[in-house]
Amino acid sequence: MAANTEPIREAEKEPLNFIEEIIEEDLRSGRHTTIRTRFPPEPNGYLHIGHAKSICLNFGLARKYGGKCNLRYDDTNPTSEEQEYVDSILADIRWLGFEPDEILYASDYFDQLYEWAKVLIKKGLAYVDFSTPEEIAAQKGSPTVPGTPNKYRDTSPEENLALFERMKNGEFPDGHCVLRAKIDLASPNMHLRDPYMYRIKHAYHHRTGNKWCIYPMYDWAHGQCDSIERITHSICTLEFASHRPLYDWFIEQLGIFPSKQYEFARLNLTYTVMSKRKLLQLVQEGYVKGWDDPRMPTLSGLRRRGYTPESIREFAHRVGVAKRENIIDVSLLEFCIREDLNKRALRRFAVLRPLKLILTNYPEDRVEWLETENNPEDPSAGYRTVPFSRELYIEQEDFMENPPPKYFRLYPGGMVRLKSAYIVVCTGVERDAQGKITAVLCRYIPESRSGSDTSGLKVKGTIHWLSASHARIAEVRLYDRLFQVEDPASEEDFKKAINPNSLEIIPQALVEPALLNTKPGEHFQFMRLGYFCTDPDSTPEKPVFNRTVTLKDTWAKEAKKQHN
RNA sequence: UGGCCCAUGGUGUAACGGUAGCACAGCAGAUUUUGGUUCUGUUUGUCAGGGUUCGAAUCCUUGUGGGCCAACCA
Repeated sequence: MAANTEPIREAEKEPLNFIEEIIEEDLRSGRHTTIRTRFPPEPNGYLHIGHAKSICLNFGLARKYGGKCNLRYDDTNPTSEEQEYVDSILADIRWLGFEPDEILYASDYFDQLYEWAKVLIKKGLAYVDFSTPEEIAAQKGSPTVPGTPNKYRDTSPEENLALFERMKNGEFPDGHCVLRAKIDLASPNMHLRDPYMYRIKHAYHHRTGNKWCIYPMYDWAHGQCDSIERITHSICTLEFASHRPLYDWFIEQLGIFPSKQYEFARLNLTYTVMSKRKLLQLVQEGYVKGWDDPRMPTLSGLRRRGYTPESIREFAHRVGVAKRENIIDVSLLEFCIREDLNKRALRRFAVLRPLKLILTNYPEDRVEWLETENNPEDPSAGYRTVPFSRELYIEQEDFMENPPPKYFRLYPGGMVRLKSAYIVVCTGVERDAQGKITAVLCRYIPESRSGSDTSGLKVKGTIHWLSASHARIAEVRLYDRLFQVEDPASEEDFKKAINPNSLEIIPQALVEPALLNTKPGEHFQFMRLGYFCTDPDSTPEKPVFNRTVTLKDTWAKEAKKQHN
């Protein structure tokens, strides 16, 4: 019976976002039998997490509905676009986990666009205007006062055709004239007040070289490019909503495939700037070390920081798609990377700020290799051994001479478990002439060894450690948010909101031997400290690790509460 | 003061005229050889007024608040 074929978990289906609803309706009604989307970056900067939202949306939709998604570089402005960006964009898309069905360029369609411009001219719907930009702006009026036509608006199609050809042939200098669509100078939508179609730029284009000296404007190019590729759902951000009537107008006048534009709200993140202009400023003015600085929200920065493609896709999914302006709490991004790395990252011992710990009752020359799990969340990750000896290093913050309430690490008279090793009791400290503590003295409980503990002792705390003679030096880079305010973009000067302590370099952190020969991009959890990944600067002689994100730290919260 | 878009806990996002749900964040507890993980519980919300309706977050209307639009940028 039909009833038996009903999906059992129908009720648990994920809700659709508004674009998916439109698509499903289009598919249901037969308006489309398959969908096609595109991701259209301008190659004038590096991709950032905001683009990732768009990439995941466009490619994800194609994947979900069995359609196709192209990468189309929007390269209509040769003066701001570069090959470096073209390359990084593709690399980032692939790293994120998507492969374009086709890799295309708006410049692939320059010839077609030129022919179509002539079609509009012949229909009396476009004209060459020799006014200055200032004159044109003035003639456009304002949102409340209609524009006024100038004499060029009445030039005949024949004359316009000839003029336009001369434009194309390079007979005029840059900015001498412009091709405009003839639409409606009184429209309440400013984009319809005879928008520019072509401008003159005697500039070398990264793909077409010196073939053209006229280049199409965004509005004149985008919709037709979509149409040529038979894009069914052209998804863009909110600020383009008022361009949509123009998008539709060009397509209708040309009588070509009716791609439709839909707008969604771009991603904003707390404590982050997302505009390419601002990011470029951070790079050019040296506030960060480059586009891939781990503090940058660029995909290359996040990658170097240790974010995984999976975590970013999950994040893009969780933030949702809607038309409401939003600002997402970075803690959601951090949640996503912790969630991913918790399952996959191998655990390792590292001590960032070492404090010597001496086991006064442990033999001087003895070394034990103790077994410890690589990842308690993943039994298949197996075990490794770590060396244990009389002199160890622990984290400075794991010892306090006068501990506050609820501190259950080490303190004089206190007892703690050394992870995967023994329980130790603190018997005192060693000091230098200035009275500064140089070492913590402990007795270890021989029968408390992990795996064969017969001591019957219970301890509240477990801390990580390193055998002093086996520990190796590594550089560790601790990153913090780049901005001190939630919404730096709304500041008068966003650069004044930069966090002066966004990077702390620890040149001589200590790590266990297993951390010596790792590959750039490998992820680890430094036990009790956070997730780290090997930086490209790393060498076997001097390993370098970036902190991706700390572990959740409820003790830090508690300590802060006590402090206040 | 022209046009367009938007308004649900702290932040996002569902509910398609019929019990306002989920996630993150927060808080409390349990478990834990990572103060991690996991698990449990929990605080907090429909911008305002009017209307339609047996019933409105949802429809209509008027406000209010926010965003976008007058680059030879995209």
